[in-house]
Amino acid sequence: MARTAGSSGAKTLAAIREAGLQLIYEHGYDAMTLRQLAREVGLQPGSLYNHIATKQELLFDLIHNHMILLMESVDKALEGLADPVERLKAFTAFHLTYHIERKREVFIGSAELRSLDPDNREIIVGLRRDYEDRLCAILKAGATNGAFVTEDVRVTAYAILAMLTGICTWYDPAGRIDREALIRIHERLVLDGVTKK
Amino acid sequence: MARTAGSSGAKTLAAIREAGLQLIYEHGYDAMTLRQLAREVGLQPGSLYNHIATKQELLFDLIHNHMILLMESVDKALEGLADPVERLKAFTAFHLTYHIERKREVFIGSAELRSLDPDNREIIVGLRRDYEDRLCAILKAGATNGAFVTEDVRVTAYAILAMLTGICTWYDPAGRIDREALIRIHERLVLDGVTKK
DNA sequence: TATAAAAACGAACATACGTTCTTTTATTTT
DNA sequence: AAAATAAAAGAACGTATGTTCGTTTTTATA
Repeated sequence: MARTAGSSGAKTLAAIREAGLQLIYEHGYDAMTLRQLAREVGLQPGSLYNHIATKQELLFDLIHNHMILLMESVDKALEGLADPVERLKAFTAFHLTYHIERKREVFIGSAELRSLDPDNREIIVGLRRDYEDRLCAILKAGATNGAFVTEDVRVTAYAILAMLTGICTWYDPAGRIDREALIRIHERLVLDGVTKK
Repeated sequence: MARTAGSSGAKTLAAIREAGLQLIYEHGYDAMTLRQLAREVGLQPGSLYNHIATKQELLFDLIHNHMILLMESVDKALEGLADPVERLKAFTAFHLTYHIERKREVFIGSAELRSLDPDNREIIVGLRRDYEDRLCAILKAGATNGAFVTEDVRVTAYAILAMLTGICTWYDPAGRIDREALIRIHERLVLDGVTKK
């Protein structure tokens, strides 16, 4: 056998990306085998190399695509909003929604940072920094504004991001909590904590 | 050569545990090689098996020890406190302190859950559940008490835990923020959010 | 329609892995 | 002091890994 009928480069690459995403999400980059990946896609291991250069490049590709989309999406979500409180609410809702919808990409983007080659890692870390800066800017504007109190903007931003990102490790869309409730709960926590006012 | 002068089982096992902790923290369980580990300890790979049964058992051992210590410590930290607000403050301070001091154990305890064999994983997941329940109980008492407002106790607990645990991925004890400031900032965030009162 | 390129197979490579086993030396027990 | 045990070395085993290469067949180009 050789080239199979109906095979096309674009379709196969998309299938490799999807299967790679799922396998890395489930087992981790190191634990995922190219033979596993090939089997999932319906190829021989060697045939993967008609579409990817190396295993490492596939990982970087997945994470990089995700980061680019994340940045485009957050900017779109904040567009046109001026008030820091409104912007913080919009950021919270966006972040949660994105992290629920792209659970696997988000998880890999954090957990597999250390599996990236130094050069690749640097690029991703830069993009992550850009994203953090969006939240820092909102908090800073709110502090200037008098709406927020933040002893340290960066620490607060990390704390909020950690809280919002945490959900993607356990949230089950088919579970007890619907998305609206989740957003409501987190908006309240970010703005007012647990204390009754 | 064979048995080296001054070698003792207890000391070598401790060295294996410490090196294993560090290597798994740095590279992950799958990426860590027993040859790497042996080199770090100053042994031949095969000699590791005088002290550990398998690589998997070493991982479980590290995580299990950590979880046992965590449970003992949290109960000690909350001992004698009755008021939910006081208990929540104490929990926050304890959790942060522990996660700063045992950064590596904590990280492995979460990140390498999936590297555990099913039986081992079940044991650890049970202990994690016990820990989460401590926070849930505090939130529930505060809700009954009228001190807290929580639409969903479990979701709120997860959100708080995610926030507090997040710091162990970036906190640098030698950095800009000292431990007291960190605790202060997080206590405020948990209780009151970012809004100025 | 002939030719070039793309996409697959199938076999193989060098290397690295977790683990086992035998042997040797040091320590502990009798 | 002799015997038993513990802790190490060193070699090896079977297996799995990422990747390369030559070949074959299908699709796209001229």
